[in-house]
Amino acid sequence: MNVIPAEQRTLRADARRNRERILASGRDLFARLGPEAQMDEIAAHAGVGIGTVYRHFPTKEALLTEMVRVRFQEFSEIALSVDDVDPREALETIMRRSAEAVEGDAGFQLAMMGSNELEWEGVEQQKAALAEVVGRVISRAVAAGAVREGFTFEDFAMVMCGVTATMYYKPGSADWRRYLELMLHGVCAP
Amino acid sequence: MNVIPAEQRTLRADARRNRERILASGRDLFARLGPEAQMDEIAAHAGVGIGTVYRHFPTKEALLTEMVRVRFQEFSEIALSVDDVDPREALETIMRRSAEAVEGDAGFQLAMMGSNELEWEGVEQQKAALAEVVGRVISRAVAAGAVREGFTFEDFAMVMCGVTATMYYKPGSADWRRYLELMLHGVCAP
DNA sequence: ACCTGAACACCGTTCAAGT
DNA sequence: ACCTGAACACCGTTCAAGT
Repeated sequence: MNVIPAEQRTLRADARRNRERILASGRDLFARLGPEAQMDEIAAHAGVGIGTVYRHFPTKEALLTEMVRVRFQEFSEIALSVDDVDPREALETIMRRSAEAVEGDAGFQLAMMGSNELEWEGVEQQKAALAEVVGRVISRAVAAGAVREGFTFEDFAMVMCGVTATMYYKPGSADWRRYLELMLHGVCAP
Repeated sequence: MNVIPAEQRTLRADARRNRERILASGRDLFARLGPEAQMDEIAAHAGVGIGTVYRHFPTKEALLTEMVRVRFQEFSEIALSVDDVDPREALETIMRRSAEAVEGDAGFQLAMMGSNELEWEGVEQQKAALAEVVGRVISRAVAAGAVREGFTFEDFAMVMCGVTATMYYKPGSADWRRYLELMLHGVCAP
């Protein structure tokens, strides 16, 4: 029933440490085991009781959601860092570097796939922030005639979602680069 | 331990009827409930005992696999039906009509997403058959200069996988058409 | 040869007791 | 204020008994 995001409260030092450990263990175990990763394992790996995991993250989905939220934050930082370069190149760089960031993060990929079950409320704010930064780059690119008329942030999100799906589909392969290449330049000959 | 695909054996009339009912119930319930659809519900909906479901499909994944296999068969038929028309148009038609076929089939989409868990052996043969028919169309399209050099069946599969992911992501929306449009003609301006 | 459903196993989640 | 882990609930799967 507590709706205040845990990371905004002031946590006792040990609680904050536990929270970080649980997140790190989650990333680690989801990457190694995929959806099979169990809550007890994550607790054990983090060196806490199962109850502590549930105190910080009320459901398994909530844990995944937080992992996604942190990545979205990272995407925004990536986008900000190229906000002033040539728009076409900026857009490509955002996509490529964001994709590279989550390349080994099967937890993120997993969460993105089963997105109906994800508690998106927690991510919405981060997504809105991302939309603003990326939206600016897209506008510039469209204005410069470098990206097709009518391309939107939602299209961008759809492309990135496809990249994520490709990564999940063939873990460890670089197929997603081919995928991004096709998305950027199209299947049909010029 | 029985490795003979169930559909190739001669089944007793009632068993065959049960098998079809279970498949139909699976399609129906996965479409309505997504991954939450339970094996008991599917059994009840099909009017059989839970043991009968497991006699025909040894795991939940096996049931989903068979649903996928049947769709792949359908894709091959679609591809065959346009084997002789203008290759560029043929390829677009295959993609569009295949996508439309699975638009409401959340079970198929679900199975495609969590594909590591899927028992792909059952589908491989159908996929190989599809590769042959679609590969022929792609070759003709590339030769005609209508599709970019180096485009392969695996690229085709990747695109279709992305379409499926988009459908699953936003059930009931037509976003996948936009997605396919981007894939065919690219994000970057010509 | 096939069907049935009670029983089992596994894993996400809760909650009473502890510091 | 936070932690712990035994106990519970749910659902995929099995198997002994039935036709």
